[in-house]
Amino acid sequence: MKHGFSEDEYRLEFLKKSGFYRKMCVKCGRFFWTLDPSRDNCGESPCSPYTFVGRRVGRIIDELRQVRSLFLGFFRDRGHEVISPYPVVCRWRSDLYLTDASIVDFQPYVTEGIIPPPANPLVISQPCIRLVDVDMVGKTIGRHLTIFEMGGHHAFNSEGNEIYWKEDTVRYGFEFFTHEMGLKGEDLTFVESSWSGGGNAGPCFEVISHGLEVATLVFMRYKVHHDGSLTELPIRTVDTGYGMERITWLLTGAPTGFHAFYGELLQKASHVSAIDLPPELLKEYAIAVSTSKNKFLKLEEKLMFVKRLGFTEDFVNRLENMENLFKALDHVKSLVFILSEGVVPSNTGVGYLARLLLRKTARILDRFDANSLLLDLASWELEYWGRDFPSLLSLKDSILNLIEIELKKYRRSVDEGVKRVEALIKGNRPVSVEKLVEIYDSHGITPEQVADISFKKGVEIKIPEDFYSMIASRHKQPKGLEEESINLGFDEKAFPETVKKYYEDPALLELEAKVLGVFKDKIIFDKTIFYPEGGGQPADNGKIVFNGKEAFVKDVKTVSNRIIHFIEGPVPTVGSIVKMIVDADRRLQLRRAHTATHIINAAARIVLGNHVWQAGAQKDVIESRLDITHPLPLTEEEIWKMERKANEIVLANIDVEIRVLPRTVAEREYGFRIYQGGAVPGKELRIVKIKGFDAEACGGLHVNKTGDIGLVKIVKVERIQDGVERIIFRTGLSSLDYVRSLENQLSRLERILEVPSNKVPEEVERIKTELKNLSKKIEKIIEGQLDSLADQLISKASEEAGVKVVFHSSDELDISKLITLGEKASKKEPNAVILLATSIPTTQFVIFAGEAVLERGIDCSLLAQQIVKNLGVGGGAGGRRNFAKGGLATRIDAKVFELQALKTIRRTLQIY
RNA sequence: GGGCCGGUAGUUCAGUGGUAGAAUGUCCGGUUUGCACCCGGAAGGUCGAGGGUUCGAGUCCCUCCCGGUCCA
Repeated sequence: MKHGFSEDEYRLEFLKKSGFYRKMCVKCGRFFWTLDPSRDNCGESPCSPYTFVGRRVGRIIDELRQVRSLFLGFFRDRGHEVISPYPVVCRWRSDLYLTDASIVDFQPYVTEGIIPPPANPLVISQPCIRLVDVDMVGKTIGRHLTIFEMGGHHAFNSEGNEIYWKEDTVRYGFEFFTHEMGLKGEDLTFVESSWSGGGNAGPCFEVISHGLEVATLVFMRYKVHHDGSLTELPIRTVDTGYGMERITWLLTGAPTGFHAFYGELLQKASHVSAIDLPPELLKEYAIAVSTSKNKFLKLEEKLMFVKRLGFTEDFVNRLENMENLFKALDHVKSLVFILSEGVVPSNTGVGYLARLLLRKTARILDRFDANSLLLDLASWELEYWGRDFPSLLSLKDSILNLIEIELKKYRRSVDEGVKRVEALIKGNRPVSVEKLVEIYDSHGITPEQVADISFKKGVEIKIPEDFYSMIASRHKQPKGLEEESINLGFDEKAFPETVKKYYEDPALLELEAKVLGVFKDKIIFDKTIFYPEGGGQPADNGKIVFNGKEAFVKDVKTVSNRIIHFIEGPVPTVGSIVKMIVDADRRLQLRRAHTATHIINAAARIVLGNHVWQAGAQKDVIESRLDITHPLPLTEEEIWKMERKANEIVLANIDVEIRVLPRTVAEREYGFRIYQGGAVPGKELRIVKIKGFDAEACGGLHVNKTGDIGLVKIVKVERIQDGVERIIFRTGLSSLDYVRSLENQLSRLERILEVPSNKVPEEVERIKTELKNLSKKIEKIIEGQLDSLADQLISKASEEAGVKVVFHSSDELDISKLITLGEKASKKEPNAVILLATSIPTTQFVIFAGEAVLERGIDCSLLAQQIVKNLGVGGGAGGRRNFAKGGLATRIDAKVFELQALKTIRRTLQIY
């Protein structure tokens, strides 16, 4: 959604004083600011071509890391604190899977004023992943990437705490590009624009140089409502994004972005496909791409382009190969970053994004016939980027292992698809568009792959131009409304933040507190020992006592650091003192469950490997669960090992240490593993540590020593997604209850089976086999009896018009037995019509006709229908010529049925 | 989280509302002893689960479970 802002928003003192002119682009019509009075366009591609390719503009730079460090240094020198990058998987947000901008690190808690920023102002170089332009990657030779670093300097302004706003932001930007990056002021334009995203909006400037947009300076100051209207935010955020990769490309003057920021990695990867294209071709190509309307050249346009420059058609392929290699490099980089944060490829959620990237790359490499190189590529990228992001290196083996497993799944999926396609094109039939859609949407085989497979079989396939937009339209759906926030019915911020006494001593179960506010059943106190729902730990229950009265505390929630108590019963008056009493058993079980969650997580890491991360957790009094990432279903042995390891940690009776540490200290000491429950923003982190096994940033309540947990019993394991295993467990007395109930069941089995418990499985097996054998035996016997019954029936059959008529009615034989009987009889006596009936549960019958009778033209199906019709009590019948089945709507007397049915048969036989 | 495809013999799959099938593997017998041997026979099924419609459901409808896949 674009909002138009008034031009006053962009009229800055700094721009005017520095001699900038405000002009309108003759090509795109946007307004921009420039120092060059003769400039008539905004300077951005495609209005203006890239003018940096093949020559250096500005400071001598060779690598991405130099740009990053100069950027951070420039803003550190101007009072900004340097913040370490956040994870690329933004688990702290439910509306987003991946960190796609530096500001995402601070939304919503900081930008909405719920917690203070880690520093103000601050600067960060944040790896960001965006999949919206995934199909543009490569074709735009470096302008679009799925993963890039966004340099952001941010300031959070509020009433009485003004840091800086538009003037300083634009000045910083200008000074950074001119002084630090050495660009000429005339080569910079500031284009007026607007930005909106994540429910916020504001005016912005795009900073353009030599055809390339290198930064966006956003002034986030509005909240966007559902109806599209805007209101002012209490916190105005300077949200800037400097494209580290683009700046590197600009300053190196490399022929493509990938030449600039993938450096030696590109050389290595060129083993996959030669990319040694003539420099003059590449330079012209960059200009052609930058001025094309679509931001890239289509196949026909490429052909025209190489012809125009006097190259052979073969160069079109070489350009396409180069672009595909770029794509592979970019996608694998995204993939290893995502996998390094505990994401396991999956069919849903963020895991699917990893699968998507891997499969897109695998398909490219398939076409290069170099699929085995995906692992090499991943390994090289880990080494290359690991120099700047060491956590990649430490997880290298784990990441490669995940990729290997996922490649196998991809292979299997393709093999299945090949079979399906081959079945489809049997007999040289063309494949319909609907089938192409189905085979991609339901089986993951792209139309390109279908075309390749059928080409080998000599069948040509036409792929519609708009294929992928057809897929998109199949998936179009209205977006769900955002999650509702708790509507308290009063302004909680009018009260001071509640003092959290439960952190001081989780064993403190009684406390006196002062009532600050009462709103129907909701109460705010000055301090509390009631733990509010959070971090997968449910709220405490308990009661408050006052004036000889008692009220039940049924729920506790935290809103902007104020803790709201939901009460059932009489309410105290404002200003009075009440006595809080927490339900002790519940509290203790929740503490046990919470610490046990950390322990099982650690045990899983030890047993399964370092790729294991918590994917979710919910504690409860009886049963709790922990979801972990793991690519394959857990085996029984792995479960036993984890359970055993967890209990070893419990029995070691280790102190559970809780310390509040500055974020950077915590991260340095324990790494990003502390964010198991999602990243926690804020300057300081509460670290829960079980020495030697686990340390996590966690706001929950824990036992003092691991031994306090008692038995950790894994009760059930289930796969909730491909790539996520759910471990359901019990602790403390709940474990005992569980074991007790198992024993009860077992002893009941002992009594029923009359064998000792250790013989129960064998006994059950024996009974099952015996039962099966017996059933078979009975079947055999019945079979034999039916055989002789058939003989008997034939021998005493009546005759009508030269055809034997067999009738038998039995309530002992069900309909399927009658069918067997009829089949036997009609084989034994080809010149017979056989009518068999039962009246259980209603009157049902079958008719068979032997070979000889069929020759006369008898149709059992019609005959059966006639019988039903003549009886006139409702029902139906049908079947084939030699066999039919029928039934009546009710049960009628067997004798009546016999008379009526045989009458119909005789009449029919007389006609034929 | 949503859409789509699927779940039938150990395995791979076929199966217009009307008697559950093929291929392969297994077992037995014969034949043969040089590479997917061959011939004959047998065993092997809660048709994912539960409801519903129907005289009758593997098949149609609903709910759920499981797998695959595409998209958020």
